[in-house]
Amino acid sequence: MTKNLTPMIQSCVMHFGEMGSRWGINRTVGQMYALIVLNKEPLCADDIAEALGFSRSNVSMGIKELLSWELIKLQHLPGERREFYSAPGDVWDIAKTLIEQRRKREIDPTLSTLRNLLIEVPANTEEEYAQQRMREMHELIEMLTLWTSEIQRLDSAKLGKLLKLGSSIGKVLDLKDKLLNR
Amino acid sequence: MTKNLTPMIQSCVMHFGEMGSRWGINRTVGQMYALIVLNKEPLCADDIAEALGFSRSNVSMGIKELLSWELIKLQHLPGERREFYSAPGDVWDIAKTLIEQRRKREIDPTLSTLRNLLIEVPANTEEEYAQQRMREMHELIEMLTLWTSEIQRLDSAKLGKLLKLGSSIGKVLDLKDKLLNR
DNA sequence: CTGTAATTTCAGTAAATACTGAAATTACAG
DNA sequence: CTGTAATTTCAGTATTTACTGAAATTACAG
Repeated sequence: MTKNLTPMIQSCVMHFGEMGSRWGINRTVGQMYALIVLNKEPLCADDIAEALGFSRSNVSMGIKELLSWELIKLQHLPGERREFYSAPGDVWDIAKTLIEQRRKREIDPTLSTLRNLLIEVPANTEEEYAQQRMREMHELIEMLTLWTSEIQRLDSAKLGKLLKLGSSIGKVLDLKDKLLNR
Repeated sequence: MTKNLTPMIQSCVMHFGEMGSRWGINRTVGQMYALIVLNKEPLCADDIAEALGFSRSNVSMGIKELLSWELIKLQHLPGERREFYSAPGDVWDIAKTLIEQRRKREIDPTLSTLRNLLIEVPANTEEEYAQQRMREMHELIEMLTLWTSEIQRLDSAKLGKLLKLGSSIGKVLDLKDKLLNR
């Protein structure tokens, strides 16, 4: 059973579990991650199992998944035999990892599938039309990916400045528009 | 569409079904949408059921979902009693709708949850730390949303120009950097 | 090595989600 | 209206996905 979680942290953990499950991430893994992120000190598997009331083996599988996404890192605490896990201290690093992993797992295979279908010779008018849409999709995804990768290059400090820009952020893009309209 | 799917279209439909299911969208709904997008002419429910081998009722539910996401629109064809459905002709319109709907369904509730937790008074050091992370998350999400909404304002034509910019797209952001470093 | 604590694996089960067919409802031509 | 085609609903079932406990494996202190 859940032990030791304050209502505040509980709420946040539950919310991210819920959101995770809408994004193809197992609810319990989402909860585990929120817990780790919200905790200053690294947690061990038993801490997580106890705090969330999951079986030890479920936690083990969740950790394995989070490690495979590179969202947490393993560390050993002095004088502790057990393994501890923690999330990056900077939320922007977390977001960048998420974006990067999603790209590798979903975007790249999609682009590859589309490319393979685009080199085929259309057999009829319908395939010609379908290919045209695929071409547009491919271009769009490629472009959005390019943009995203540029933004990912920003470090937290730069991002902080951007943040301060606030609602005037549109100006950056207006500027770009001017660039485009030359 | 009373005939079978060509391998090309079949592959694309299957791929997007697969991808959809990774993004919290039911596989069959993903397939249905790919089919509609790739087809020049609007399709009726029976077309879809036949092309994909789903039950008529499953198609009905899928259509309901796609309509609720505003990803397809209903239309009547002259001399046809049945209802037909089609996707926007412009893939960027589709992407914008997806982004917008995701924002409404997931981002906004998340921001709201975070805000509610942030106005609470932290009960101890741990909650203080947790709130700090929540604050950072809130700021980051808000900023990314702002950026996204600016980009969403672009129409297809502008996007086309951006596309032509290709890999030199980084320059737009370099420019922004200069702006920030003043 | 040996013994024990920590972790992982995995077969079985529980839970959630998706899908179907039959029945109900709605839409509309005559 | 009436009859029929089209669509939706929904209870039941199938499928997929998640979770657990027991057993196996690994890690390491002594």
